[in-house]
Amino acid sequence: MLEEVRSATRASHPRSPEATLLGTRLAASPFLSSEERHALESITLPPRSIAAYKDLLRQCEPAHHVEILIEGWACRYKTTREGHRQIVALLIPGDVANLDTSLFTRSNYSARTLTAAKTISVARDRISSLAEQHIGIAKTLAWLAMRENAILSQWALCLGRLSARQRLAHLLCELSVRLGNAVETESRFELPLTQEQIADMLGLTAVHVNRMVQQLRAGGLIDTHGRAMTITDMAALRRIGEFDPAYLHDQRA
Amino acid sequence: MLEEVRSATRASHPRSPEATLLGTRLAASPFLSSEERHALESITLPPRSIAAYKDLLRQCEPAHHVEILIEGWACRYKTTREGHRQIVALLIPGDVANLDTSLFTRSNYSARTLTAAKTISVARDRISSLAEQHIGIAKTLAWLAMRENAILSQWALCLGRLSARQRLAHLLCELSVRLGNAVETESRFELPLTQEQIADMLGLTAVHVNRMVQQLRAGGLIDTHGRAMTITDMAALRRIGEFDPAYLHDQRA
DNA sequence: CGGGTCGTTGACACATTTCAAGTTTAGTGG
DNA sequence: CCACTAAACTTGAAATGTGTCAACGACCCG
Repeated sequence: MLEEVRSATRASHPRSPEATLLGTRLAASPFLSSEERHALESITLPPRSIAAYKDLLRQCEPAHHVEILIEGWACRYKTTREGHRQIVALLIPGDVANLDTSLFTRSNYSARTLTAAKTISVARDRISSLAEQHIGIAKTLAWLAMRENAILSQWALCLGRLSARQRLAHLLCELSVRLGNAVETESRFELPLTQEQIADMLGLTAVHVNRMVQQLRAGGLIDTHGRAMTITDMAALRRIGEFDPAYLHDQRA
Repeated sequence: MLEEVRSATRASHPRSPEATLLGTRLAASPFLSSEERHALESITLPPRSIAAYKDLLRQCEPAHHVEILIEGWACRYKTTREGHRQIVALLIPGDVANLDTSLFTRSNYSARTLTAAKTISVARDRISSLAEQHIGIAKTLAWLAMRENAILSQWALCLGRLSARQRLAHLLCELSVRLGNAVETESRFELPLTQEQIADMLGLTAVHVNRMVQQLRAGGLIDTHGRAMTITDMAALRRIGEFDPAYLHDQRA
């Protein structure tokens, strides 16, 4: 597969290590000195390509590495005994898949790719001991965890108190911002998710997500062609989803 | 009111500062040296009594203090435009109310007491600069945030994929563990929450919570007399709520 | 060309909400 | 200690949002 070949090439000819973490949430930390940035780069392992629908991490299995997504999409999820899945975090390029395993030995969620993806990783022991020596790194871990907290709190509000239509609108708005789209009346991006995966984020059924997508489409709010998602009336979609980007702590929005 | 008097006394005759943070989640951190513990104690402000249903923190207003609950119950919550409330965290004695404002300037939730309560607090600037000097404190912030994350992820699973009955069972099990009750077949604790507040945690209606409480009662799983909650069949309640205490990272459970 | 995944549609079931009483409980003042 | 009030809990009937089941169509990839 093409992905495999490309990563093999990169592994044998590693780029300047400075570039590896670039564009990553870790690197976006306001708390890192350049020395600390270098320390982090130095313990980062080379990129690894992973096919779609592969587990990065399984609930309750000890995790020895912290994985950072640099290409493709992934998610954290949990399942009920009857096999229903709830996605508890959507991971896009730059996101850290299993931040908490830097301090805890085992996670209480699984993580898997949703598309073909590429990750870099850091050994658990090494980031943990690095956080022991560098204040900025420890503070960065706290900062990342608190942002995830803010997103999870917002999801709780959506899951508990918004209608299916509102939840979908909210998710699309969140994605638009997180993918770095400007806050215009129109926004276009690739949405490589099946309606079933969207359902697993919103706590709904694939069938019902389908109906809601059609409803938004019929209302002239969004437009879809294959994986291409266009938000044609951002203001209205935000109003419906009660979306306020403040919780993302993103300057752009 | 009795509470007021007691706190005034304590404020004018401060106890040994070592005792203030005792029993608090902050103090439970495995990352604090005794020096760091003292540093934290030294910046802790004296206890303050607060009546029930008072806001500790309002969404989007800048927070200058990190508040730690030492008596009574409180919650973090968010509301929709139509006024529906979702509680995103239940705070019991020892919990930190607004951890994230130690690094972010404003929170994206409100916090309020659910009963008469007592808090101690730490100035935002002081804990932030303390985290600048002491690795253990920075690491503790990360550790606390990650535990909150684990709880929120679990709540997302409950809100998205469990039935009303399951969610209630799960909440009662979580409370039993968090309140430090042993894991026996029977557990008894004070539950100073109205059914409406429970509904706001579970993303349900007070009326429906009432029906589910009755259902659990009729099934011989729980027993309530006023504020006294008794779980009479813990094993069965755990099975129903699909409760596994691992996500609480609590040694007792 | 064929097979499987994903999207779409319709009819129906059901969990939960809504609305609108009633009853109990707890708190307060006389 | 009782009377009064408001808040909390309880109950029932009807409305509704979302789930379930089952089928069909479109598209992609080998």
